[in-house]
Amino acid sequence: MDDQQRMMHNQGQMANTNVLNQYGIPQQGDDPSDQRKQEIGDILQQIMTITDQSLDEAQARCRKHTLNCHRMKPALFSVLCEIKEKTVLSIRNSQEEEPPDPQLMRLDNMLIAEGVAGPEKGGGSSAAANATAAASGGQPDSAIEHSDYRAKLAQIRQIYHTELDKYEQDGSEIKNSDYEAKLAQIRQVYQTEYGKYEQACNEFTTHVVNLLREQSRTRPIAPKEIERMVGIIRKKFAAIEMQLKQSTCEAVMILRSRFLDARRKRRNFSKQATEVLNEYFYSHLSNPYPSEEAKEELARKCQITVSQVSNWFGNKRIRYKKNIGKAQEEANMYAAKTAAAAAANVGGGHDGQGAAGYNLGSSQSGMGGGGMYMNLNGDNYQSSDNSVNTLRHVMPQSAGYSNDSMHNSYDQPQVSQAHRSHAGSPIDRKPDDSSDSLQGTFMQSLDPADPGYYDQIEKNPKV
DNA sequence: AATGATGATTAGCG
DNA sequence: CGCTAATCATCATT
Repeated sequence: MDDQQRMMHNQGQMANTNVLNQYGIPQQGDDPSDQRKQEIGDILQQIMTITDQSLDEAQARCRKHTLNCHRMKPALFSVLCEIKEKTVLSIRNSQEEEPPDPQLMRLDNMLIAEGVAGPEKGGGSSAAANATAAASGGQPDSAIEHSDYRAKLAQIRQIYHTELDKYEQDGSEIKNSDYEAKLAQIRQVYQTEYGKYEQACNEFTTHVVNLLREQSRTRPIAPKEIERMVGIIRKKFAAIEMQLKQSTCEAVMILRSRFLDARRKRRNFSKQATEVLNEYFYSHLSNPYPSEEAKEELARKCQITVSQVSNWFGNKRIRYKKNIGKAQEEANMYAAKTAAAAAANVGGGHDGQGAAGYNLGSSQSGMGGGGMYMNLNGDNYQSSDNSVNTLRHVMPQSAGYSNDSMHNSYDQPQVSQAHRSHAGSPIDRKPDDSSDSLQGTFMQSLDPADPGYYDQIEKNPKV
């Protein structure tokens, strides 16, 4: 079997040499035309076997040399060049000057906008413009296969994904600096790869150009054809460039969306955390500015970050203050209602407890709207025993807090009283609060001396 | 879905 | 840098 195959193979090769015979062309005859045919047949045989011949370097050089020295060579060469020129030109005309790829342009724009490509503060410029510069001093023999580049791109993707995974591991806390670092990393990778890409492209081009120039001595290759070849190579490489840019864009987009997601997603703190924070806030109401250590402590207790604690206190302070006006309004409304109810149903006004509580707080604590707001707004806060205790600390004078008899009688006037009363009785004494001396700081804006204070009041025309 | 509560972000101040 | 005030985006409740 094996032998037979080989035989047949050999036969096939033989067939090449006898191809004419197979087509019934007589190999020999008296006819002069037969002789010509014989000659042609020989030539054809030579041509057909030429592909089977392997040339070693020396041989090739030798043949090239003899060819170059052939007397007919220049004439033949010019004719061939002419013919080729024509065909090349016709090809060229058909695919003239295509516009730059819009997709590539978009990618470029995005990369520049994201600061990945283009002029950059940190240097490492992406010598992109050099792409058009024809030959560089690269070594011609370091041709790089496209497949190599495919593999490299896969590698790049891998890197991105690893980075992004790492990024994701960071989980809840993603900082601006992280984002910038990652972006810088992407930029770095991109620019390195782009540099490599460019180098490879140039090297490959140079290699091909040199090869063609070399061959143009033995083969009819016009400069224009070389040019065209370069164009083709560029086009092929552009596909790779596109992939690189696309991957980079993708990576940036993912990074971006992750970052924004993390930034925007809001998670409520646990009830317990809110509890702890409120406790601290209300027990330091006179100076609700935790020190760095206190913040750390709170952060630990609440399982949140220090910056979250800071955010929380910032929000709390501002909202606490802000709500005083509203709280008053609401409390007054409520008070009015309660008063009406009380008037209608003397002695049975237990429903009005809430409102009564606010008013008591505001009028008796000497904290103006502050105390009032606390009761009104400290919803979750009120639910805890600790909080109530704290509250008492804040408003020690609300001994009447649970005194129903008082608010019924004071409901109406208390609103105005509240304003007056605290002017006379400078804010509470907190028995266990060492920070009372710092009173002014936070609550100052509630002081009648503060214009802001009156602003708040004025927002409440119903009194 | 409309609304309020709430954590995060931002500009601007000292 | 830490703070306030305004604002955004989402959660939670109705």
